[in-house]
Amino acid sequence: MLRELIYERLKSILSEQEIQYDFNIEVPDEKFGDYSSNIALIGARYFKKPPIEVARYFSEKLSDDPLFSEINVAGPGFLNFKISKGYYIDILNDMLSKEQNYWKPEKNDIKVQFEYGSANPTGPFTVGHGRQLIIGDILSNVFEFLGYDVTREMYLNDAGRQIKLLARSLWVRYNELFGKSFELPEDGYRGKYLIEFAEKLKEEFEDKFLEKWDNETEQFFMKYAVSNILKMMNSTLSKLDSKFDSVVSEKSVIEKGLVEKVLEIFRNKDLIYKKDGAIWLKVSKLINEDDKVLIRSDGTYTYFLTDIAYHYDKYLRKFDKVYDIFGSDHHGHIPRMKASMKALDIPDDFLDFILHQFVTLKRKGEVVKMSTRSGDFVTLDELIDEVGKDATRYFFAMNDINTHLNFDLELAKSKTVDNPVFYVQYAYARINSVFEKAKEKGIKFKLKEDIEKLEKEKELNIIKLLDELSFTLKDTTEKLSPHILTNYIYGLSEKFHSFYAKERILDEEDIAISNARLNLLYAIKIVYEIVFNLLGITAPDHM
RNA sequence: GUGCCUGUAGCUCAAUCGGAUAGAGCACUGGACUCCGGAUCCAGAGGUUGCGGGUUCAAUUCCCGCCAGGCACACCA
Repeated sequence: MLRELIYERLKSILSEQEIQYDFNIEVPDEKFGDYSSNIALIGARYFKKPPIEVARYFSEKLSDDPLFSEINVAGPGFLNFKISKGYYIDILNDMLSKEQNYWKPEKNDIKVQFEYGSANPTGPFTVGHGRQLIIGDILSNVFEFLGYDVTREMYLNDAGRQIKLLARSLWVRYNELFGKSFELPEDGYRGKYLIEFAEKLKEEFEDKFLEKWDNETEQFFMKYAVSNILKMMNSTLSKLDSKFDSVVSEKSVIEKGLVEKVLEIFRNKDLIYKKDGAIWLKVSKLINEDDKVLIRSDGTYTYFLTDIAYHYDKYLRKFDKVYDIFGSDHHGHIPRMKASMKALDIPDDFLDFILHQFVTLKRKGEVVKMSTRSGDFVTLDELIDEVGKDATRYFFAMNDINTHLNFDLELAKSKTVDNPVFYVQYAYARINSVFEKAKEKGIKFKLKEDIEKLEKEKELNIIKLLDELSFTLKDTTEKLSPHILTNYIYGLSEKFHSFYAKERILDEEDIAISNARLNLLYAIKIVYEIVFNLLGITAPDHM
């Protein structure tokens, strides 16, 4: 990786001087060079000299280094590097030898868990869940690619009062089919899926539960509703090509006795008390927030309590790092969860949260209304059916998670250049078609041969960009946002299309240069396959 | 009222943990195939980075104060 090579060289000059500080290597505007560093700007105060002089010092020190074909000092004291052509050829050769492994570091032992898609199993996934699912899925893929031991996990809140409401709502719908009218609970569920479940129930059990509501019936309806909703959720997940390594239910957390355990720890630390018949956690003793109820006066557990127990379990499962991904509407949950972790003597950096902002669907510039209450909201399933898996995934991934996402349905469906998904997939299809054309023309592709013929600015630039994938992946794991990866692949596509338009790849008059460029295309193809795979979108040979 | 996120070209978005003249796409103007996929490419125009201060060699980025939008402030999850 070129960035590292440059970094190491600069670093060693610093240590010769017994000076230490942090500095950057970055890819600047092309006119400045291939890479640049701010080492002299930062270093001015350590060297006690003006930045330009410091920059000259580095530049002289490195003047004999074969890595660079040119080093110059510019602006207020930037150090700009041009990489020797020979290094680019070596790098390309290395990529062609190792293929995907070129970008894949050694496996490490760090156990990372991503929790996302967690929901009450009370209805189908919404569009909002979609963003979360895609963010979690892609980040998991990237961490895994970089050698982490990753667990993708979903938590199901199948024990709370929401499930009771769901059961009662279903029961009401069921009775309606017999012309018996009961009122839906005030916070009940109004989605049409419950009517469909009710119809199935009627077919299977006829009037067995008609006008009969007791504990046994409630249990049955809870189970029936949840299992059917899980079926719906799973079907959506498989349409999305999104898989979990593990699904943990709230019930199982309670059954494992973790709630008791957590309460015991809190009790021993004098962090709980009883008030108004409920059990409270002294959140105010830990952070600057109000105390919260753990056990309601009717004896049932709050979500807060079981979630603490669940996270305690994560700790016991020995994850090194846990990320919870959810919508920004849950951000209020964060400080008290952090506080609870502290109360359980779990290290501060064990748990982190990845919040994403909301999604708005737009059709022809108009906002598509989504409302959970009325039950006519657009489900994730409907979205996938309308725009396809690839567009769904790419669009959810392509914005910074901190910004509100405008999902343009028309754009997502369009098969034109405006649609970024098509743009990047088209580049891939085009590469394949060049290989096919080469065969037709009788130009034989010889792996790793003739690559020293590559010398054009655009060619070497692409090699650099391919090498940069390593940095992009690392950056994605640090910024915890998948849009860095979509931006990368979009940028590579631009570079490729531009190269394709400028330079003829297949030239029967010059077989060697044709083969050299086919090798370059082959490396590009590998990178597309890595990135498409991480994003979870298809790599089409033809479109 | 308090807390979190956002505000960048007409529109949708970038900007590599503070870097050089703030970049792409769409739309607009003008160009490029007898050809490897024109589903593409090249060029032009378009900006007081919401406003006002501060920090420093350097601020879209960090700090403070306003303004606007979104979200949250339950014995819901």
